[in-house]
Amino acid sequence: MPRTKNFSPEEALEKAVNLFWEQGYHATSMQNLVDALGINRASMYGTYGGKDELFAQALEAYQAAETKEVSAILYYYTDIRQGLYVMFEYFVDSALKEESSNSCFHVNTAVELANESKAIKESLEACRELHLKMYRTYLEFGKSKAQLANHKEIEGLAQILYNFQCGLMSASKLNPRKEQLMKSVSTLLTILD
Amino acid sequence: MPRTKNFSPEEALEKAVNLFWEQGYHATSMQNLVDALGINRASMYGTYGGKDELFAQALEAYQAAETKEVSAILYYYTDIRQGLYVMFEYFVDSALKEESSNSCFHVNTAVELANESKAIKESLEACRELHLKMYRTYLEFGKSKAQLANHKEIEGLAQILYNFQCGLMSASKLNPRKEQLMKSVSTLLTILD
DNA sequence: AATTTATTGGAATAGGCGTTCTAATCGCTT
DNA sequence: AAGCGATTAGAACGCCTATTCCAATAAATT
Repeated sequence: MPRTKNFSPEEALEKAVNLFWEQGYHATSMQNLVDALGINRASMYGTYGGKDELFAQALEAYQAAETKEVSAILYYYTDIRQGLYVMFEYFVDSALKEESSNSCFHVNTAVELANESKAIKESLEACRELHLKMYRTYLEFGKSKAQLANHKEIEGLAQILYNFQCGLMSASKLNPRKEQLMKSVSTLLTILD
Repeated sequence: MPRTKNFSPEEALEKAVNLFWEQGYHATSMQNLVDALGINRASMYGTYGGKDELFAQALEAYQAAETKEVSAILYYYTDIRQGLYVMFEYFVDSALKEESSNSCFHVNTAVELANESKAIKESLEACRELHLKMYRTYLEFGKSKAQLANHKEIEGLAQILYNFQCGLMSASKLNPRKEQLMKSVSTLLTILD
């Protein structure tokens, strides 16, 4: 009976992800979103709820996709140095899609909203935990394959990988040059030696 | 002849620094600033100009103070590992002044505004260059004192110090625990070995 | 083809924003 | 002591915000 939507909620959400990613929460108005998503204002409220709900869904979608991608990369490479290098390269490429860096939506949001919204903070924390878990598992795997000296502490290394990932993303805002960023990745990975 | 100000422009600016640092540019309204600085609205416009100018001055003041502090720390310690450790500890303490982390005003602003305001971006870039220069000089000093192997590349290490500093600050938003953050500092500094 | 019902476009609403303006206040100099 | 002039308090301005509402539209079932 009812009329059908003439837009894809998933595609529209992806556009919302890109806009929030580029501009942040506060700098993005509902009018911006109406223009960017190409759908009606009422359709937006009807499909996603208000601005907060839309943002939360956008963040969740981004984090899910990013985590999946990282996981796929790490599982693909059996050499952990290579795997981590390609993972960081993926982060860098993802940040530098445009000529100026958009950094990473997760990091941007942590900086902008972690102290402002409890709900958002929890979503970010869950994503961080997932990343740390992946890193721990991957490092453990590397240790079992004798790619990591036995005296190296997994936990400390996992933490540093996450911290460095955040650093790479935020620093890329002022230094959007892939070669330089990747060079610091190479240098960082010597902590595994 | 004229009536004198009955507030200290420097003290008021410091309050503006703290508010912008805590909340960011977009989330801070002029009304918030009027309340926080404890001075009249017209006095604010008269002394600092509009919101943009006030923010720019706040950022400049913060960056100048921070750079000075870091410089003092590095000059004080003749052992570069010790100097860098204390510097990172200063960053962490500065981020964790409240129970939840405010990160670093410089990093926060890079993430929030680098793509939005050319003037702000230039101020951030100048600060970044200054930090890189300090790191290069300090590492060079360490090399001259045989605290750093000759084959180590100064430039790559300097870049990684800045990138990691940004990472430490943004990651502290979701992990405001000093011991954990400092542990990853210790691990990072093994890249000097 | 008629009916139903969610979607759609766009106006309307209430409130907050940054900024400006108008008086009234008050400190310094002469 | 007189008066000049910047500082002050707070109202006022126009714009933009997020959200809601109201017809009008259009797709799927009967």
